[in-house]
Amino acid sequence: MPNTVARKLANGAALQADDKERLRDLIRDWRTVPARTDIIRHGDDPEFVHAILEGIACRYKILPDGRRSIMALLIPGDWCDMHIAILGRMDHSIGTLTPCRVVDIARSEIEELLQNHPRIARAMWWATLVDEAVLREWLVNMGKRRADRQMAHLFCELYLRFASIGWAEDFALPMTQEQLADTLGITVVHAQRVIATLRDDGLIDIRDRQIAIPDIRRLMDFAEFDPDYLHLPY
Amino acid sequence: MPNTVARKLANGAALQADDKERLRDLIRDWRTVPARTDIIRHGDDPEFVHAILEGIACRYKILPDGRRSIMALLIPGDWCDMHIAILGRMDHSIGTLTPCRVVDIARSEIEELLQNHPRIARAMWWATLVDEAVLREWLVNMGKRRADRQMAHLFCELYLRFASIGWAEDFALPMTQEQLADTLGITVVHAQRVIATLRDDGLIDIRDRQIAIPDIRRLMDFAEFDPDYLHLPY
DNA sequence: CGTGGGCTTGACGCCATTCAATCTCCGTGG
DNA sequence: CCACGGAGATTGAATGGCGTCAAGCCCACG
Repeated sequence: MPNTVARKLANGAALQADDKERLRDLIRDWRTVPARTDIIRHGDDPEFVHAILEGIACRYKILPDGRRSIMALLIPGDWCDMHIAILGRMDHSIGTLTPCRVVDIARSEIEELLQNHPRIARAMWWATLVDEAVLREWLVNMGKRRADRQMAHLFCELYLRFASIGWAEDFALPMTQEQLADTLGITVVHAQRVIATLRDDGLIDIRDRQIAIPDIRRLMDFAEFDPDYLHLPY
Repeated sequence: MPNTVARKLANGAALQADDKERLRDLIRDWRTVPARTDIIRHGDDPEFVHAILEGIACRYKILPDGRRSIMALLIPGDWCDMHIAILGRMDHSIGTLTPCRVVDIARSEIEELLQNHPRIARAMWWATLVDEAVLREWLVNMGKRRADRQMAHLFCELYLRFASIGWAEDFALPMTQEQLADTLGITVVHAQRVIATLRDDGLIDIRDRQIAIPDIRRLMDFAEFDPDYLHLPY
């Protein structure tokens, strides 16, 4: 799906034909990255900007005691470090959870893009602001909801995000329970218990790291999910 | 402190004399807002952009059951909704916690500013990206640390943020325990117990909604606080 | 002087952690 | 071909952090 990036950005700003063509040009070269591999590390001041074309990656930090905290999930069409030049250095790491296809784009090329394609630039900022909105919702989720609702809420969000790039049918979420636990801030053991109850209640259908949602409405009700914060265009 | 805004932004980009003058012009008119009053509400598409000159405000959401979740604290020099035009509508509310001095700036004026003053525009984006970094750290804090460390971590952050705008001596944090509890995602009762232990351990000196930190190093050690994520220029 | 908001304290219960053991599935090497 | 080992999933029991409920205290304010 080479046009996933354009499709995602088109959710945030009306892109025109030449914008999409420019984006297609930009991501002509990609590489594959195995699962559980860092793309950028905490402290880096990377010379390339990265985007995910396929697979799932995450932003994470490692605490002094070795525990990992996942602060964002990156799916196809997402940018890893678009505006890192403004901050100067990474304050977290980005690593793959599953095998991924990734593009590396030189900073100079990005700067040219942002300067000469205002609609693309605006869409890039839109994506960054949506990332921030997602972070705020995760904070609410973690602070106020119990683990079962929290897990359901995450599944709803990811389902809609995959749908928004036209990948609704490919939604399977091949993450381990440990990765889910690190995302929600709970232990693996508890994550497993929560998943078991969601499965027993028929809210999700999950096995072998493949999830299916039989009734998204029901899951959204259970999670008190309001898609407002994703700022999708409908 | 009329130059607080410039001082904060100068942490993110080298501002020159005319930039600072332009900023001073911009915030010539301000108004006072009482405590516990909304500045912008969820769903708004505001025609003014707001900044805090004095006092403490917060970003928050209200859950279906009426509980409040505070997702960010805004202190003097912080912008409330700088780039809201790109997202189109507020996905959360912003309200004062204490009495505040606030400036309202017309969107058109902001757009002129961002177009004609690239260094200011860059600094504005820097501030937005730092907000995002703070959100990430709060997520880690909430997910992985116990309430006492979490509270200490928040105090460290706020102390440094006040110091970074030259207000270290004015740091007092006149928030109620309920407001702190909503920020950390814990109950008022537990917040009170945690504050009591921190006070008993001599880590903070707090009474009548006035906090003092006798030994910031000790508090930072206790909280495992690493100021990296604030992207301060030293 | 009464009232309400915020702070404080105690008892009890639950959600989630911790520790530990078992099971399944795979890939690898003998 | 099968033994072995490691990763991930699953389950049980005990512990503890935090929430819930409830009552009492302090103090500013009308």
